Amino acid sequence: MSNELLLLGLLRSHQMHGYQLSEFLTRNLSTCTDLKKPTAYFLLGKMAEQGWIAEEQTQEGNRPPRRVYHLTTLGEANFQRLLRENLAAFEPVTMRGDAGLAFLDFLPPGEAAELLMVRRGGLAQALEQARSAPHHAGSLGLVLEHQVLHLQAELAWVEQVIAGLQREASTTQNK
Amino acid sequence: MSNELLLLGLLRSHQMHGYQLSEFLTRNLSTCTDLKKPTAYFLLGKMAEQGWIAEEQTQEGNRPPRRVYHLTTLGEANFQRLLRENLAAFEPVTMRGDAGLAFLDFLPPGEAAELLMVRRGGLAQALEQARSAPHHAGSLGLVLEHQVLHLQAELAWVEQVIAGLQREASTTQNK
DNA sequence: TTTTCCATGTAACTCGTTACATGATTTC
DNA sequence: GAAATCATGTAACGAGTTACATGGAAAA
Repeated sequence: MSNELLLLGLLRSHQMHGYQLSEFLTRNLSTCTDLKKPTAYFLLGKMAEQGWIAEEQTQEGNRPPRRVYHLTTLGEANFQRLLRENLAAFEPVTMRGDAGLAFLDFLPPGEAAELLMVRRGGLAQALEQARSAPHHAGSLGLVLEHQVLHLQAELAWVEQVIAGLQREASTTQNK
Repeated sequence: MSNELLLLGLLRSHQMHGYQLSEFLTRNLSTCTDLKKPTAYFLLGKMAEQGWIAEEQTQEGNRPPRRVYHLTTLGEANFQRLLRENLAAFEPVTMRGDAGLAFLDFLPPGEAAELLMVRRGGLAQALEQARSAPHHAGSLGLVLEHQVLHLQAELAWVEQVIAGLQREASTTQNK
């Protein structure tokens, strides 16, 4: 449902076509969703069928015609509902990356530390990217802020775990 | 793949049957995965077919026979591979809850604050639960520690957003 | 005695992905 | 002239869920 919410929310401000919506989501809201183009087209088709959004075909030159969507009254009502549902609910996040962490002590601490340093690299890069992302005004900016905060915390955490492993590795001398 | 890793990792310490594995995962590792019983059975069957694990049937009285699984050499090799892959990779987390945050300013600040206070309730409860969970030794404990840290950060973040909204609501006098 | 727990599994379904197909336009 | 971008979509597949079915044992 959060994918529908995102599409409706974006369409509420500016009418757009599928390609635009999909681009915008992967560019600026990849932290909330990772829906791909075919999924976006599918959802738009479904919501159009349900009467939540309406399309208007436009064409430029010989290019493929664009289906530009805008919210209907029904769509607006559903947007309001989905927004309230989403805000009130606490959706626990699933950390697939913690699966490995659970078995960290099956590896010699030195090697575990090295592997986590690779992870730290990816994490640092993601943080860098989030920090240098264009600032959006209003609540879109809030999402980015949240992401930066979260990545900072994650980075600090991984580094702490690495430090602990390195201490362990040096005391047991079996690096 | 992280589900396979979890199952293999647990089987590596103690041989278990599907029901046990599924229970353990939802009880103690719900933060890394939310796989359900049918999925667990399915994955176990698949891994058995691939020769990663082997089963031994046991029976107690008239109860349904248990399929108790243990790692094979091939399974051990794959566990090692999956563990290293998981530790080295940074898997970004998807925050479906941020979808609503992106459109926070479409709502009057007072109402937005109230909705988020409901969310805060669920969050606080989850934190409480994580804090009072039984302490597991070793790296299983690490996962729990991570979860507590994460939930604390989330709680602080939501409270900060709520505070901002309340300030806004009181200055614009349209609560 | 009714509910909960133990223990397994199947079938239908949902959501979303990847890969594929098309074709014009812009950029290098 | 080749590659990337714009713009749409279909088809096949995959992972995981929900609902259903079974039946004994333990607890309330």
